[in-house]
Amino acid sequence: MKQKRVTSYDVARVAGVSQSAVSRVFRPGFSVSKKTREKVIATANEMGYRPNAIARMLITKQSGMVAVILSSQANLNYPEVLSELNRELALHNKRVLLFTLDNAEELDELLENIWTFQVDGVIALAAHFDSKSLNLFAKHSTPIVLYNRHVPESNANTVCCNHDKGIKQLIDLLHEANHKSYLIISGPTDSDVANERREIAENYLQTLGVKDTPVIYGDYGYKSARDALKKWLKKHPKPDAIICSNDAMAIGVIDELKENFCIKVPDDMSVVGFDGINASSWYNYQITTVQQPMKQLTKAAVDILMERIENPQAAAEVRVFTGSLIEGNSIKKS
Amino acid sequence: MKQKRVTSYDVARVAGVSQSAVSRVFRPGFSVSKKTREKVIATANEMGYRPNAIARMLITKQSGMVAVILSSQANLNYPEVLSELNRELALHNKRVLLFTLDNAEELDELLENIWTFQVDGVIALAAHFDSKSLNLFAKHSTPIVLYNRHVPESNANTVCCNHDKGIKQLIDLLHEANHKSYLIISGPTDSDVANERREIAENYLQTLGVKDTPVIYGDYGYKSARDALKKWLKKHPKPDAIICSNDAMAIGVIDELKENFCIKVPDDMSVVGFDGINASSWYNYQITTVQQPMKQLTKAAVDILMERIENPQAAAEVRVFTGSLIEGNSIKKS
DNA sequence: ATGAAAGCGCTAACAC
DNA sequence: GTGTTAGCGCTTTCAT
Repeated sequence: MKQKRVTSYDVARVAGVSQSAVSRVFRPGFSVSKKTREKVIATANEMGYRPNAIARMLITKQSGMVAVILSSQANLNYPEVLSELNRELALHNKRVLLFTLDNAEELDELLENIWTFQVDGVIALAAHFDSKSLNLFAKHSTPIVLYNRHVPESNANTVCCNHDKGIKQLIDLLHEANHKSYLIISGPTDSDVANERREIAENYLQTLGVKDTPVIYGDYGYKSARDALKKWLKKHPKPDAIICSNDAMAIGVIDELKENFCIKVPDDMSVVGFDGINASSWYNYQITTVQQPMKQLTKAAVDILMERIENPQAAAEVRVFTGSLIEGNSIKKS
Repeated sequence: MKQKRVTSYDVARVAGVSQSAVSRVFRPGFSVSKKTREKVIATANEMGYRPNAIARMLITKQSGMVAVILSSQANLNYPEVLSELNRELALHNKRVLLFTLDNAEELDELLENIWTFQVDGVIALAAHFDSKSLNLFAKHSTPIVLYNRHVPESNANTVCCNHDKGIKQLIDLLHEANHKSYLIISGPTDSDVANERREIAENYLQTLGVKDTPVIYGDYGYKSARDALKKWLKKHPKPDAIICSNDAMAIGVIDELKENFCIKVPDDMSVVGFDGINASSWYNYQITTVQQPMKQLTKAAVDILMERIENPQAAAEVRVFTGSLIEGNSIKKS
């Protein structure tokens, strides 16, 4: 049987008070006499009454929900990010409404959905945002914070890991160990982060006098790195070191070298990764990598978002955090 | 500047039609004349109008949102599950409202939140549900589907992987390979799934004539398994085979054996896992395990939930799916 | 096919 | 401190 929901009017009637009395009891910081409060709470519990958030949203024009946009990609790389965001947002009394975005065509539909749900703000971990889409957020006065995405020609709120510093640290280690020839395994070309990491590596190698470092591409996944590397090594000489856009691919590289080319890391070749995922420190890999300061990033993202919800006209803010270098055992000693 | 949201009245006024005409245009399956529809759509686009889902929810009493309850644990083990659930639910026009539940004390607050948000249904991947909590869902007439949790003394909608069959298959392989002494590394005792897997293994070993198999405990994580195993092996003889409650711990076991005890898997000892996570097939591990039929599970969970939303008084349903045995290379040949 | 009017369950402003 | 009233932006009858 579909029982009708209990409303504040029902409670008011039974408790013998007005509806607004009930409403006040359930809102923090409103003054109600002890007697009324107790009576209301008692009858509410008895009747199983809970305030209807939907009705509240309609009138306060605050949904209490924040959209988090993931690509399934991003989710795979950092499952903890979502938990952390959820935790931080809960501290500010916000709920996470989840959206995924895997290819650019879905973007319009996604945005429609976001406007429709009247979310208080958006945190975007997915790839496909251009400055045109970002303008729409401004137009709909919906605050948005980008997580590890840099969108050129737009001044959006952003938190990100300092890829530049991290990658240079890694390359410095390789360079100091007297490596001469390099191979870069980059993430997919439609990922901003992958492109950024690749470009930093290319340019910095050039600065150090290493010219024309070849680049091959994977999809950030274990298998894609193995396949790309296998294909490459069949036709090209082996490099001294392989720079991978993320740890998952670095692990794939180490396994591929070991299984199909009898090359041991770090004895015969060096490999570096990026991200600092759990598996990077497993005994068989011990990758030298840069760990993203995930908790700082998530906290900053939420903090900025909350500020913008409070104060929408404030100027955009970018917070950059430096990752921590983890010296594993994947670089050959010179 | 905080611009006011455009409402259906605004559009109606500009387009020179009634508010209900606008409403009808934005609802599927309502008959509007072509002329009216075009006029409304045009002015709506021009004005940046989107229907307000909150107002719609209030009157239709359908929020279009489904709560998904995760533990951070579950999220780490199966990051894909959430993406899949989200995808499947989106096909039914439902959005995911995310909740996390890590310890039992948070349950009450969580439930308050769920009632408040008037979600259409709930999918629970987290551990701490007892039959008392489940009754609350019935009382609030909120359909709930449990994912891989069996709650005794309650007939809740459930989808789960056939742990029984899977674990017996794994143990059969070990037994046929002439292993005599076993060690079980179980997940935490407050996890239903961990307890179930442990009991199945204990009982089945007994059936096969293997008595008093010792059990040690981890938290499903890599490090916890290493620590527990190290402590155990210092004081006890080494078993022929180690049965792990999940792949992450199996990986930890393999690494611990290799690094600190010079025991190679599968040459010197056998290890089996459960879940079929990506890393279980990496070259250094190649664990013999059972892969959970994740896509089937998520689809079934969503299907059942949608049926219950349509038809709340239908009887509870349990769908059990058999995982697929993956024969890796972690069992010593006899 | 279209419009007028009622009302979903709450909050907010006001009077007492 | 408490009750009254007027909406929030829609959907849903019910006339026309």
